[in-house]
Amino acid sequence: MAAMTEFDRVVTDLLGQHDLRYTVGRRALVKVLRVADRPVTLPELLGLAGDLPQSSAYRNLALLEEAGVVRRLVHGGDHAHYELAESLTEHHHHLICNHCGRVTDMTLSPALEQTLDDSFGSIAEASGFVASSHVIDVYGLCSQCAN
Amino acid sequence: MAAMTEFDRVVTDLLGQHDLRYTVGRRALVKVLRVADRPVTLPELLGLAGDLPQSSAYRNLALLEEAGVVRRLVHGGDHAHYELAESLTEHHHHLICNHCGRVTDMTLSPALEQTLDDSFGSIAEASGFVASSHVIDVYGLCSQCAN
DNA sequence: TTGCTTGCAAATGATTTGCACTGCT
DNA sequence: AGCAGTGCAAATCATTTGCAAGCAA
Repeated sequence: MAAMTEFDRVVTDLLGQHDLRYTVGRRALVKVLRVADRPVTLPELLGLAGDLPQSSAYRNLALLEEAGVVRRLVHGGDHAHYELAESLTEHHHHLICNHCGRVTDMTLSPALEQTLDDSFGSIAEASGFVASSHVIDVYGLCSQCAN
Repeated sequence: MAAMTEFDRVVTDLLGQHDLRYTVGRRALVKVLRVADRPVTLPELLGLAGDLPQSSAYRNLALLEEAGVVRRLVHGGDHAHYELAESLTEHHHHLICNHCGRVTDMTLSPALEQTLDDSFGSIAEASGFVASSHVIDVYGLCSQCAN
C-alpha cells in the first residue's frame, strides 16, 4: 500500500486496537465523513460514497464507532447522523434545523467550555452523578429554511 | 366533573387549542409524567400507569406532544423518554447514565443560561442560523452505576 | 489456515397505522 | 347524529443479524 497520512495512521491504530482492519469499504466511509463538513445520515453517506451495500455501511459504522473513529448522533429525525469522533477532530456542538433536520457544527470558546464543565461537574456531583462528557444541541432554523 | 386544579386547566386548554379532549387515558399518562421526577420510557410509563394499551399510549403521547403538553427525548438507548413540556415545568437539562440509560433532571443558574443563550445566538447568527432553543445533555454514571 | 470482511436476504423491534367500535357533547 | 377516542391486529421502516463466500496475514 502507498503512503499513509498521519490521519490514516491514527485510524489504522484505533482499528488495530480492536482487531479490525482498515479496509477499502471502511476507508470510503471515513473519507466521506472527513470531507463532509457536517454530520451526515446513512442515506447521504451512501449517496456520497459511491456504491456501498447498506448493510455493510451500517455494520462498519457500528464497528468504527466502537473503535472510537466515528460518533453516532441521535436526534428526533428519521435517521441517525454520523461524524468523525472528537479524538480525530475537535470538541464541538451542533446546530440542528427544526425544519429540514440538517446538522452543522458549532464551537464554543475554551473559556465557556471550561465554565460549563465546572458547572456540570458540581451540579451532577450533588446527586452522586459522575459527569464525563456533555453534548449541546441548539435548535432553530438553518439559513436555507429561515428564508 | 369535579374540581379541576390549575394544572389540569392549563393542560385542558392546551389540548382544546388542538381540538383534543383531556380523556381518562390522557390524564393517566400526564399524571404519571407529573409524579415521576424524571423522564420515563414507554415501558416504564405503562408499568406505572396501570393498564393502558401500548398503541394508545404511543398515540396519545404523540398527540400530547403536538399540543405542547409533553416532550419527547431521544437518546441512544432503545426507547425514547417522555416528560412534561417545559411550559408546564421549568427549563432544565439532563444527566444521562452511560450504563443504565437513566435520565435525571438538572437545572443551571439563570445567569449561566443567559450566558449560553447569548453565546449560542451570536455563534449561530454568524452562519445565518436562527437559534430558538437549546438542549444540554451531560453523560456519565449515575449514583447507582458509579458504584 | 485462521479469522476478519462482505453482500445478500431475512429478522428485529420500537413505533405507527387501519379499522371497527365506543363514548362524549 | 357526528366526530373524537380506543383497542386490537397488522404494517412500517431504520437498523441488525445469519450465513456462505472472499480475502489478507
